[in-house]
Amino acid sequence: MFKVSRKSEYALIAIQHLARRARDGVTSVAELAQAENIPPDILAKVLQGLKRAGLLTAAKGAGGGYRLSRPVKEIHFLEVVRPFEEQLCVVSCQNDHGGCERGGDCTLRDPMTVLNAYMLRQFADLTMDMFLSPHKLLHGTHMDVAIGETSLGRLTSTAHPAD
Amino acid sequence: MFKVSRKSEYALIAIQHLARRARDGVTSVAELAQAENIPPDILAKVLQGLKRAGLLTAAKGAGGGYRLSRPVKEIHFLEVVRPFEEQLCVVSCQNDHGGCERGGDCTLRDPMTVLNAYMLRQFADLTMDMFLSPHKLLHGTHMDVAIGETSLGRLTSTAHPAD
DNA sequence: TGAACTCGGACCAAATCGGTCCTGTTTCAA
DNA sequence: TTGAAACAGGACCGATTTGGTCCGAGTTCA
Repeated sequence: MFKVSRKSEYALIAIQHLARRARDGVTSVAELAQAENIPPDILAKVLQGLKRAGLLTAAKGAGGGYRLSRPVKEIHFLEVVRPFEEQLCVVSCQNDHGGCERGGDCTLRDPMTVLNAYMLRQFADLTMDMFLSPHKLLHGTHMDVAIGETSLGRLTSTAHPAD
Repeated sequence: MFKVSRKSEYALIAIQHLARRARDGVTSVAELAQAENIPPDILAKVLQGLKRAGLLTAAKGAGGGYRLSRPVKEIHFLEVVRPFEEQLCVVSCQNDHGGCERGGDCTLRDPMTVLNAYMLRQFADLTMDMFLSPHKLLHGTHMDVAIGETSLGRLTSTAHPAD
């Protein structure tokens, strides 16, 4: 249920890449595609999407390419991912237009709304600079609590976590 | 990226339903399907899955049906969902067998591993009794922080959250 | 003028998903 | 003992989604 689409993965990689080469000016699609081993055509679409989202600036013509339009530290994880995820919500109840197929008596909607808000809240503070230095990510942030938790082992490993 | 499968939704509804009728003995698939407006055939599969996961107990034969095998309070959200979600991880990197298609130099894996652990940690404490009383869910738990957050409005609403 | 780019629509094949159907097997009750 | 009621589960199907390709058009620089 947490999996992001392939395009989102490419987007995350691209932002990472461009952040590292920030001072090299622009980077072309072909260049980035080869460096990160991503199909050029689809990467082009991804970068277009990121540009539309305001995260990248494009330079057309020969010698052109893409560049981050902000420092990495000011780019949020959810911003990078959203253009390629049709919905960021947990159940179909609340996708949009309030169009819950289950009618007004859906017992799932209320708890799910809270759950959804809770999740987004967890991600709200996550910015892309965390992706550049995993070690820092591991030990320097509020996320360090996630590591070494007993419950974590239970949940990530195999079948029945809570018995 | 957070959306659960339809089967997971049905599973959550079923657990809710069975929890409310806990003292009525067993509930048949047909009964539950009609009450909650779910296709009977597929609900049957869902309940089978929940039984295999150890959450339900089945009574075969005439007058049979399903029953929670534990109090709701001891059933975790992730337990209910996992049988119907092939992977609970964020990127294909870490799905299983370490089979990352991108080779050893995948710059996504390390940060994503942390992110993934972080997410699961957030859900580890969430039990199904929270689904029975949305009001309690709203105000009585650690989740109340999610409501009314400014960042929440930004992230859930429209296009560009962080500008 | 032409090459190297970004842009973006059209299209396609494969996989996934939600759902149906159909055939057991087990159990209870008449 | 028999049959109905219920769980168990495999086979299948159609629609949607997804990852990916192809191609044409506009832009800019050398």
